[in-house]
Amino acid sequence: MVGTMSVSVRDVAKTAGVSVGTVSNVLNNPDKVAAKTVAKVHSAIDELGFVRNDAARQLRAGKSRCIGLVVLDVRNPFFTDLARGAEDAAAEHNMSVLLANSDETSNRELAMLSLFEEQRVHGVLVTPVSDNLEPFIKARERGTPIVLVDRRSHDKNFSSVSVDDVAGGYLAASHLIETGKKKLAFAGGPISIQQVTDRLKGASKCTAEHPDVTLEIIPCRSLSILSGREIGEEILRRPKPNRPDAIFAANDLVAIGIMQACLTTDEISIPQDLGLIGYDDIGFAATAIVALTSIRQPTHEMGARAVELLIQEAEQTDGKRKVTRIEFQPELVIRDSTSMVSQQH
Amino acid sequence: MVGTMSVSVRDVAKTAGVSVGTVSNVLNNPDKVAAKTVAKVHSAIDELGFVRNDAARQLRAGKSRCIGLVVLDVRNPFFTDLARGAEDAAAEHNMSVLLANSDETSNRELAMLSLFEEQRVHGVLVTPVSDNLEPFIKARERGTPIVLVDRRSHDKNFSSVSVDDVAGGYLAASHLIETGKKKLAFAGGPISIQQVTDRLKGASKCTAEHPDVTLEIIPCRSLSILSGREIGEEILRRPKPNRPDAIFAANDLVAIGIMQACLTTDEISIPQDLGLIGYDDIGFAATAIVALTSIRQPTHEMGARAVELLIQEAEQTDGKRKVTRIEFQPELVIRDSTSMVSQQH
DNA sequence: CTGAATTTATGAATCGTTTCAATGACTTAC
DNA sequence: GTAAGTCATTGAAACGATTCATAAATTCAG
Repeated sequence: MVGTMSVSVRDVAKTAGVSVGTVSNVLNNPDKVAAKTVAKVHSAIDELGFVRNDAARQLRAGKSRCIGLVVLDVRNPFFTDLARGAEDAAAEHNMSVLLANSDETSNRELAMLSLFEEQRVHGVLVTPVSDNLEPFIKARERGTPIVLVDRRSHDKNFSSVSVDDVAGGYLAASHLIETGKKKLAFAGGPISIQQVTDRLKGASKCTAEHPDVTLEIIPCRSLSILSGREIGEEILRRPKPNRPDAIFAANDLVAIGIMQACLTTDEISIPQDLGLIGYDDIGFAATAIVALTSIRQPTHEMGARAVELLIQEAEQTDGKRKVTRIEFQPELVIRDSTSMVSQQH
Repeated sequence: MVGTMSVSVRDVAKTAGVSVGTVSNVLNNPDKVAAKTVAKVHSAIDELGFVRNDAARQLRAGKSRCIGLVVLDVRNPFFTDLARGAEDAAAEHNMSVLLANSDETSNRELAMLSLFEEQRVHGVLVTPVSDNLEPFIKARERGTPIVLVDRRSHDKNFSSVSVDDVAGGYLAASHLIETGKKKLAFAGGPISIQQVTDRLKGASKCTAEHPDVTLEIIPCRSLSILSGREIGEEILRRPKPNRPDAIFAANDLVAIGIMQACLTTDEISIPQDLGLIGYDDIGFAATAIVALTSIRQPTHEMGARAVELLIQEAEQTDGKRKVTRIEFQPELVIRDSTSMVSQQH
């Protein structure tokens, strides 16, 4: 019997000739119910087309089995990979991930946070737009666990999962120097983003150790392909002696933009005239026109670990809050955009 | 007073010295409450850090204010744009969109559908993985409105929002022919995807009208950049006379892959030796190495209209189901990859 | 000043699930 | 044959917001 009216456990119980408690047990603790009864209940469920009402379940449970994830930009493969890691880890705990997109604006970020709070999600993972963590502190005080992803907490107040971006910057610059480059440039911005600053810091540290190497800083409006193209075009306008011989871009999108600009002319070839290295190792890096050398972050694992931290934090019923800050080490992935040897096209 | 224990309307009522009904009215019908009382209640809410429990609210309401959206691939900009259109339209009705990702597998699709049903979402928008719509028919019979997006329903059973892909295919082929190309090729697959078949159908129809023009079909594993590259490499391996002089790719990702393969050599230049046109006009098309001509779909509006249809369908309380099928017309966007004139690099 | 009309406020009932103390049925041990 | 256990099932209470019939307070007309 199928219909548009709502079917409840009570209806199932009546049809199966058992009590509501038994139906609930069939759904949640099947081993506590006699096999014969389980069968009866299941057939009633099928017959009536019963679908468990999650709102009622949550109401009783006090918390939902969903985890909120607020990222800066769903279009950036880095974040969708991270989301996938979170989903996989959540699935192991029988939970789901709700993906939300702050679009780098505080307003949207706050709206999503409120939505998640009202939903009584198990917790919220967030890459905050700004340094002002006040709303998250408030939310946590109200009982919603919060974990920062891809971002260390300044105030050591939040658990977080991040990557050592200073080390990543060092790695990138050091690799460029090893390939014989001397006039390095760092392309990235806005500097309000912590990741950008850290990557630059690491690169500076490395170049400081090499007296014969210089590091120019080329600011950029946003971490997008378009910004990268603008930078590339600017470099093409320069007289040759003023051009860097290698660029470390703050992320892969910027690097790809620079690459596109350079390859529209014959003036600059990669990597001979210009070594190029990106950051994040998004899937697109390997398939770029000239396969892009990049700094890989354990994206999937970051998402997964963040979920673990969140669940752990949610279990801390006592007043004490244990703050755990996980920091991964980045990894250099060498491809054609810096390596003369493996040029195979 | 801030704490980790849950604050309910009852607590707010006690603190404000009013009844629970009044608190509820302040939240939902502020005009029915005296201004002074509203103020009292609001200050109690702030003092206690009250956050409305959405589960309880939904339980009473019977339905949530969320719309589920299941797409094939969140990484494809086409779908994130569509999602954005849906979000905007939903926001106007004071609703939210939950974005889920079927990854083109039926299993995940079904899991997400169940999740949404249990959540008693207002309705579900879906681009189905396969032709088997049985689970969706069942879900709708149980009371969850369903609208198909980017997909016409075969059985005329579902409301849907789609684009006339046959017309789009015709448009693409016709443009290539106008630029003087004679040996066309269509690159796309798998053919189980309705969009692919329709686009090819439109292109065939057009070439059939031109006796001096041929159309080759180059199948492809998936609609990804990687598949496109493989096709490009295959073409490069052919002796020149066997190469097409223009390719219509089933989507932009494939077109970009082909472009990448061609630009690693000097053998083929775009558009002189090979005209190239994609489909979807994703943001990346305009910023590709050679700006890509494409067929634009009103992505944002499709998402928005789908939400409107869904809400309309949800309001149909009577038994009659009105099926509305909206079909948009695609639009040609000419860029450098087919146009000799505007080559400006 | 009274009765009617209008504006505000009340609080018990409700939504559907889960929980848990209590009951019943049925073994097993002595 | 009885006491002590198991094992399976029961059903009322609880979760927290909303609704709505009702009551109270206020305004207004005459």
